[in-house]
Amino acid sequence: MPISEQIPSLNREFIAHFGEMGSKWGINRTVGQIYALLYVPPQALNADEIAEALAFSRSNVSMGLKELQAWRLVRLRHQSGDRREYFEAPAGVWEIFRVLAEERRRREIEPTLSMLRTALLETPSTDAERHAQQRMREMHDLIDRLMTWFDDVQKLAPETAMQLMGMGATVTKVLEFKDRLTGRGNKAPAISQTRDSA
Amino acid sequence: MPISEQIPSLNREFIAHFGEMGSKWGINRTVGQIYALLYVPPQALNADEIAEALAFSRSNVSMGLKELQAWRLVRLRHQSGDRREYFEAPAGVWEIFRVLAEERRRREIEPTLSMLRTALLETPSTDAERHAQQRMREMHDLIDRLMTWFDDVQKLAPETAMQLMGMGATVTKVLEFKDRLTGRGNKAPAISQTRDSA
DNA sequence: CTGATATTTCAGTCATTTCTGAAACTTCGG
DNA sequence: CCGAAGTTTCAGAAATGACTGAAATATCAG
Repeated sequence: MPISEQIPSLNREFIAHFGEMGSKWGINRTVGQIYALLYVPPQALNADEIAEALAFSRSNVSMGLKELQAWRLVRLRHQSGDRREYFEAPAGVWEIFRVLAEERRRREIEPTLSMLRTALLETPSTDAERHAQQRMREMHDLIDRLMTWFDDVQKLAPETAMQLMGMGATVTKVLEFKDRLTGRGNKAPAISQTRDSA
Repeated sequence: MPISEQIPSLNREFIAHFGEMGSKWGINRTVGQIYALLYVPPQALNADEIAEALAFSRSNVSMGLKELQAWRLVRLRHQSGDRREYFEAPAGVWEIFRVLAEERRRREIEPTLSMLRTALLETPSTDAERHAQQRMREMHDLIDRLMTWFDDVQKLAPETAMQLMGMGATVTKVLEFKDRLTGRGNKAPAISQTRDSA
């Protein structure tokens, strides 16, 4: 039985959506649909099954899988007694989120951060340049902070992270409490100063 | 004096980078460069100045600005005694981050969340469908949690939010403490050490 | 209202990206 | 080493997206 006939309409909707969103997500339609196809079912699929199910050329599927592997969103798995390669999407949604965030960071953020660092090494000669550098420093520092913070969260176990999320605004209360204890008002425009001496 | 001659090489680098990253960020090159041009300097620029500085056609600039306004990343400002429209990028980086995250959420996440919600309303008839729905529910729940959490953080004042970031892993300690109090066991693999005490 | 200035729209051109089929390559049992 | 099964590469076709100039529209001083 062709695999395409096994796909419930529920999944078709899901797959179509991922295709349409693809461009907004920075991946292409094909890649989005392949991922959606792999995400749902428990078993791994081989490239031919994917090509058939989505009516893509075999080569297109090959490229798509390669990209998904580069994003670490699909995993290669060999089935005993079968020479073909089977692909599956890791099951844990937190893990998926973590990987996705990591990759996006590497591709979309690090280059900018590094460009900014380079720009900040220049010695400004005019007022305009001094101002420009200040603006760039503000951008750099925010991104850097966000990344450092994200590193921390990323290291947490899924359950802990979820719990942290669940606390939501509660954390604010802790902050307020701490402020009252230590007497440090939070009037400091934290952004303009460096975080640590390292 | 043409504005293009006023642009320091420092900024040229910055602008070029935003152009190159544009595609990865889901905006186009032109839009990226216009934003970069506006981000740095303290004064607002008008459309002709932008067109001249970046050597784009006037109409292209018009479209780019329209898109940046749709993203709420530039603000329109009228200069007294001048009929032309001047544009500037808001200065506060936390505010920029907030707006960016909000817009991305609206465009890239909400549609998916809503598709998932619809899928979860269906009544599954086969085992495969039941499993599919379970997978979709996992995805939905994670995204939903992340969004709720982000809402909470978003409401914080910039300084408070930055402070929260600065705490980084320290928050984990709070969690552990809470667990001990409430007796809910959780073997959080604690981060080796907190970064700072602020 | 009129003309001068400023901005937007849009149809067509140009550039980039995606997708395909054919060929090249790889792997492995015999 | 051979050949069959599987996978990847690649040049060009098809589709999509970006950019331009010209024309249309809007705004405002006089």
